Amino acid sequence: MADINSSAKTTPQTAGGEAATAAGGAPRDAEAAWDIIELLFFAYRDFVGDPDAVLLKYAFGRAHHRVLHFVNRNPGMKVADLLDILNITKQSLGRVLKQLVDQGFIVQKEGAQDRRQRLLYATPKGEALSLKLAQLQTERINRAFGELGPGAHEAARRFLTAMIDGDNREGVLRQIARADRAKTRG
Amino acid sequence: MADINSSAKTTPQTAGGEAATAAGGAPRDAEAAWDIIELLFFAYRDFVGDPDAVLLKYAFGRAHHRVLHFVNRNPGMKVADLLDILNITKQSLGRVLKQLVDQGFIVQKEGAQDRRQRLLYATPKGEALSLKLAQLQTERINRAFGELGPGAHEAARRFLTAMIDGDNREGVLRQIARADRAKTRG
DNA sequence: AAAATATGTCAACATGGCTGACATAAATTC
DNA sequence: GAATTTATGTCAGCCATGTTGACATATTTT
Repeated sequence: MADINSSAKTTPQTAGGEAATAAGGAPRDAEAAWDIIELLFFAYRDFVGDPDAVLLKYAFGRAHHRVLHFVNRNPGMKVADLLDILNITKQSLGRVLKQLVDQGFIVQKEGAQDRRQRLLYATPKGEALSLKLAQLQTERINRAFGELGPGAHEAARRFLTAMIDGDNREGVLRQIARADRAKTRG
Repeated sequence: MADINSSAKTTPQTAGGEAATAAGGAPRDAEAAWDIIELLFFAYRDFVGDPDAVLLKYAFGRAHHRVLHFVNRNPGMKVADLLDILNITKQSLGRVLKQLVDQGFIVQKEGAQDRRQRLLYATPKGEALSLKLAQLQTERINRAFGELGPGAHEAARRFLTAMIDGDNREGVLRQIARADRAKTRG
């Protein structure tokens, strides 16, 4: 962002500071939380931008990244579960998934109990790429937590969790916890 | 997300788990910050999903939302500034901007000093829509801050700020502060 | 045997990114 | 004052990734 301030000279009138959140607590209800809305926009923009350069070398996009990420984190997950997480149609998923399979980043295995299922697994190659991308993003996260004090990780986790749809939240947390176990051990 | 747990064989325990961040500080460097990466994904997905239903009624998409949002927040901003914020090309911007102008949500006025500029302003109609969308998102944000204790707003602001590219951060903060002044009075 | 489920596929279309080339008017520079 | 640079717009086409709808196949469930 070169310079969003170049037009700054004329516009502002009186100084005003501390408009929305006066002292300690929540903003006045009528007042929109502009700061968080915009910070979230910029933070997320930079956050998802990190892996782009790497993905470019593989001729992959963000769609591939998302698929690879969740498959790697949830070895043996069903296609339907992935669709639910990504909130896209099977046709959209099909395209990128096919490329990831064709190029050896993901394999599909027939389900043991239910042989209709095509369970998804990252190959070593896929796991390596997924990890590489995650660590790029982790660098940014750790840099942030390093700038902030201790407790920042927990605070961020609580904030982000509270931002998730209530009816999703438990499922998401379970999914994260489960994936942690799956990947931490082996 | 219907059910990402259908394939969850065992019972989950507590979320979060001490896996990555032992005690006070930053995670072990080798460990990717999976939890934050995924929470950010889900939180942002739900966050930007809120306005979609409203936008549908106007036959607008997220691109329109972003443009309208920043124009409303920065009355009189230059086209070039908007391009910098959105990180897109003028051709991409042109398409959605034209629709917003044609349908009376944004007006362009010739710059006073520099008559090449087409300064952007939200019309009352545009301001109303922008506010409506922002308040949808604000509901989610305030609900989150309500669930968390006091200080959550400040903690979130600090976390999100720290997640922004270092060379962007000051500009972003200035932009937010300036917009607050411009819109609070106005 | 019939119905439901998990997955895949074909075809068409929409949105919103992109590049490249070029046009216009106004400001700036020589 | 002519030449150049800047701010913006526009045409044309391409690409990635989302959508809907219809249909196919194998397998499980009823």
